[in-house]
Amino acid sequence: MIGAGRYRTHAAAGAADAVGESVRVSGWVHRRRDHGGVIFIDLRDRSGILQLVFHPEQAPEAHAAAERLHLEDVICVDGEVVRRSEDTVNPRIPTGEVELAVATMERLAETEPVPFSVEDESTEPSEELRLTYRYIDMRRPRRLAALELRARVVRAMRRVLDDEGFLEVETPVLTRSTPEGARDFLVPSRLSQGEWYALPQSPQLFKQLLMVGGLERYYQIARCFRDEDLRADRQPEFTQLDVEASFVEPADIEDLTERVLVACFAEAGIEIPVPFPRMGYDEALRRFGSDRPDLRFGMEIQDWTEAAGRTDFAVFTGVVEAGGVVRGLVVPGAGAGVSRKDGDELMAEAQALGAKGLVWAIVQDDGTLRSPVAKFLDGLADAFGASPGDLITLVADDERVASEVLGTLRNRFAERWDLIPADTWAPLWVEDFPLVGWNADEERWDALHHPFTAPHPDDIGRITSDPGSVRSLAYDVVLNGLEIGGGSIRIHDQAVQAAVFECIGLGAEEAEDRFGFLLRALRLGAPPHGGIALGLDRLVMLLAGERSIRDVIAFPKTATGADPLTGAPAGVDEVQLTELAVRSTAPPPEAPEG
RNA sequence: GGGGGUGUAGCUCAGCUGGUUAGAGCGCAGGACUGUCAAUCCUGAGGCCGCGGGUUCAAGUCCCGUCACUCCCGCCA
Repeated sequence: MIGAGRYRTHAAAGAADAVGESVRVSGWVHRRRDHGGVIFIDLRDRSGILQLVFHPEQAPEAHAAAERLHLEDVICVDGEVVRRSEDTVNPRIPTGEVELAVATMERLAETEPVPFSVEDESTEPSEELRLTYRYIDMRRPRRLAALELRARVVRAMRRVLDDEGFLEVETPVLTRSTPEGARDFLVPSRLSQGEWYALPQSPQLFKQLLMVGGLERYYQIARCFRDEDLRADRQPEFTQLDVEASFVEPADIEDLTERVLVACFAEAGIEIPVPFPRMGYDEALRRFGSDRPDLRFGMEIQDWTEAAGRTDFAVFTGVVEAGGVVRGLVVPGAGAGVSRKDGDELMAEAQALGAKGLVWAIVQDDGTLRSPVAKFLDGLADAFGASPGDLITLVADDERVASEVLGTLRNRFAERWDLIPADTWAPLWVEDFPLVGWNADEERWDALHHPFTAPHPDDIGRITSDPGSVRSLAYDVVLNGLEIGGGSIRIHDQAVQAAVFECIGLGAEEAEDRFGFLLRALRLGAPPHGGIALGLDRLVMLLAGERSIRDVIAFPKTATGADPLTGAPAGVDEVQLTELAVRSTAPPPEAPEG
């Protein structure tokens, strides 16, 4: 083992297999139990915990030194691994049947009191403190386990892709700003003052160039950068498994991705069935109100438009006559205890989400409905298959709003009424996305993914006449309601590319100016190609059962993009700015307080 | 950019309708104890109640502002 010459013959956990042997182990003082005579130390290294025993008679020097040890001191000990007597076995730790009778001890590092306990995992220090002392935080088993899982997942990805003949290639981090999608992080150039590099939002353009370059199968564990506001599942820098292949169709990439994910899940001890279910974008929106539906639970959106149009309820008939829909959810068992006031709150919640209103009803034991507008809801419970005790909510609005609002409520209700089964994994492919979406603000069509996404060959004829109906060869992989990856087949035909540019109002000149280098390459023998990018952080977060991707990143940033450990971002020297010909217009920072 | 939550000892937290000397557990320091494993027992130190302003006889507590952290919307593949 590494370090064997000087510091260790065994890892702490490995000592359990060395009963009767003389060993040397090194690590941290995890816990100390000083009985005045005999002293017990729980020694911790990355492998686990091993109990050390210091006897005053057998090793007086080591015992005296052990009296002065602090928690988290770093020590190296020699001694014999002995089996514990039966009454002193500790079944709670893997090495609980043995202990190390210490002969000699060396203190390798004496520590100041640590800012929070490594050993006590019953309390969780504030996240800011954990980030400030991330190196203490990662001594805690849960944090360590997340990083170990992440490393295993990456190894599994590499294993699958290497075996399939994929080539790992690095693409530049200092690259060119292509103002599409997210805001770029910019880096001023010293050698060309006034000009800027941009950090890549993804290696998208480079991986297409690699396909033109004939590499055929590429992947990269790629760091990506986006200068947007943060969230629990969003960091300014994050990692993707980026994959691209030539001479492929969507099913090839989907099958490959499934093989990768199966291997990743296996690292977390989870078996997922393949193939994953496939669902069209329109169907996902209609049934679940989301293009990344959480399929761990049912509660599908149901339609009552036709019946609602026949009621005397003006709210419904008005919407139906205007071409809108009346749709709703049945929340099983949620009706108990819902008061008039709770109903009003549901209404307000739906309005905050953009709906005009919300109708609620509770199915009573006799099958009738309790609702402020019960008299208009004849037959609703039967139509929706609702049972006594269920809560029904209805939204009447145009189709897009109703779908969006119900989709959000569906997720919230499942959470609120605890309808999501634990330890369930629901992967899904969402396909047949529209190629473009209408940008109402700027009154033009926008590429829904990016402008190199290939249109569906069956729909390409409508790209001028009816762009909104054209599907793309794009696919997202969704897990438990989170998008963990997305990709597409790219355009390799220049006539198609020109048509798409025209559709989204990108003139030939402007396209040439922004993406000229890619377009030139695509004219020089580009094979049909496509790929996918998987969000590594989100995937590992889900597999590790964590609520934030910060928990699976070694040194993450806070919600304001700061790193409390290093103090980044921070001011720089005036000299540095002068060299870059950059001047800040920001007001001088206040002295920090609090 | 907008909305919600949090901020009290090194850490996790309690502190009621404003009231006199701000508490607990863990950690830390000193002591006792020879088989514990969250060891136990005794003693002790440790507080700009995030920061600034205001109301009040009186503010950890109420009001305004501000900063930090956090969740969400906007934004973001």
